[in-house]
Amino acid sequence: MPASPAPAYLDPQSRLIALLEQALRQVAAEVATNLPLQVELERPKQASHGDFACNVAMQLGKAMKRNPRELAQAVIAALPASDLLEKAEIAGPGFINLFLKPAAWQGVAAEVLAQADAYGSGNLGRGAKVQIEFVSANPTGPLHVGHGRGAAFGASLSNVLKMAGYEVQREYYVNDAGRQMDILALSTWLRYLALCGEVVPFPGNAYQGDYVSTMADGIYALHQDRYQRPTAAVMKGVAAAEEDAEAHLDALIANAKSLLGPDYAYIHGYALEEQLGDCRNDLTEFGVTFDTWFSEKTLHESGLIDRAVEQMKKHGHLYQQDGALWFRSTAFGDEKDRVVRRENGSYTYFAADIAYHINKFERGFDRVLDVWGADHHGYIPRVKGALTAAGLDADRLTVALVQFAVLYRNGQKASMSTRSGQYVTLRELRNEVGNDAARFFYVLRKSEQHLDFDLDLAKSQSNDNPVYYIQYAHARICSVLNSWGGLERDLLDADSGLLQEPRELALLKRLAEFPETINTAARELSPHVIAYYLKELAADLHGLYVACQFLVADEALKQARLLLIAATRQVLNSGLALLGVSAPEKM
RNA sequence: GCCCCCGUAGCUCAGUGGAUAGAGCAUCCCCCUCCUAAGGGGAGGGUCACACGUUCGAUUCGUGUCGGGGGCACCA
Repeated sequence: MPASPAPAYLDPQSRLIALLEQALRQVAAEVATNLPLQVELERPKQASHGDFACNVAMQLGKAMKRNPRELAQAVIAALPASDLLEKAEIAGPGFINLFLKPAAWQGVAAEVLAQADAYGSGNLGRGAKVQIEFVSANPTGPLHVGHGRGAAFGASLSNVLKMAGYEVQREYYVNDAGRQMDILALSTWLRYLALCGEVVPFPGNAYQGDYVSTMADGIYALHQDRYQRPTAAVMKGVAAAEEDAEAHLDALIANAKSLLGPDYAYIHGYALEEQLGDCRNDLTEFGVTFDTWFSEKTLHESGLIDRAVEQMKKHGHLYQQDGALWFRSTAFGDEKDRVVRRENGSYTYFAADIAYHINKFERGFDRVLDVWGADHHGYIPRVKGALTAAGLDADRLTVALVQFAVLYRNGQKASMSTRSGQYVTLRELRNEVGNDAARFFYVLRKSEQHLDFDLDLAKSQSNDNPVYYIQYAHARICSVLNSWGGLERDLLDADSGLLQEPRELALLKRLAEFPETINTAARELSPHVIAYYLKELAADLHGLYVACQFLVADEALKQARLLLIAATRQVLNSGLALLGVSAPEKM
């Protein structure tokens, strides 16, 4: 059957803007001006200033050299009749304060239920394809709590962008080709050799974590001493670690490669698979998933790096010096030039990253978003410079920086020493505070703000804990709806005109704010906006809960109130889902 | 030295070119005969680090100073 076209629902704010623009055109015609007539509304902090305030008269007053209050009066006089508006008044230096009739808000509850999960979706993105790359930790060991913040931020932001009308692709860049991976392979092999009975010293700057020994155990169990080589050969020509620890490590890696031959790839691959698999499981348990895992190795193997370098060379931005190939990044605002190909002929990480970003652009994304730890901020000018040097529009790349998270326990900073592998892992954090609290606390702060992560608070099952506060609101609604026992869809016909109490109206207004909240979060790349919105929504619900009974004898009023809280449950559910936090029905 | 982030209530943090700057915690007072008190109501608490500038209007923008954190590799 043909779907009858639903009456186009327009939120009160959009309708109001249309009214004001209409009035403004009329006023502008009277004074023969062609000033830009964009109307923006703000929500006043004070209820006595109305539901919305408009400062257009003050802006125009300045440009037209007319008294803002007079202009405001003219705009108000020109406002078309509407069932929306209770009154409009001039205030202060020329604000137009707008007071809406309850009817303007009452419709929102049914709208929420009708749209269900789609409520809040917007068209800010206009279907633009955006790629978001995040986490991208080296697969050389377990993820730590710093990665966790990037993971929670990136995942929540992806959800927000999708809801705001972007086509989102999530990607993890796997650094499977660099020296760090060689060090991991070497570390694993050395532990393995010990299992084979070789007495070989384990360098202090190799990977110390227990997981390395675990991998060695695994390889030994599968292949016994197949990869054993004599200690003397392993140590042959290797200078003492005391002289140059890094050179010591590199010499060991070189020996491992030559002694193992094709078997080196097996050790390397085993370690990579184990660590990447562990990382993937960890993230999946955390509710963080990716569409693509992009291998750095493939950049080398497919010749993409050679091509990228050629591309930059063609544009004349590379030069040879001291046996290395340099990118003149200072021409693009970087503080010094950067090496692209080392004296020994190998490419730097930077070269791979240039190729990677060129590749991202060539894959047809309208916008490319990188989520990096704040310690990488100095890296931005050179990557953008490289893209420009390759003839691409670097403005399509946005880098979102995420600051560090510091754990606190009993009011004390929890130790997070990176040395000797003693850092707190994401998995430990999740086990301690739970996924919900971890996801929520990670995005509770602006990403560019340092995060003090209070473990005791995150764990506490009390009203101090914002996660429980919000989830409790959801559970309370579920409890009421269960007691009622009816079907939610029957509430769509409820008479929302009966919702007149101040707290009911406050909640309705809050529900109406959800779409613009999503827009703001998407525009500002700030999922924390969602977290704050949910706290306020939950507060409105709790306030109403204490103030009035839902399951009242008056059937019509009961239906109306149940409609309101059912809509609230929907928005709580949608909002929590954006943040990757569960919405329990019972607590 | 140069660059980036931050400085808002006792604490942790939101916020904004506008009208009396907010929330939670902590402190004090109050509210369950009732759908979950993991809740609600109220009180106190501020030179929005400081100075100067732009503006009709600055906590917000700009410059400088002072504090806190981070980054400045032929590492990734």
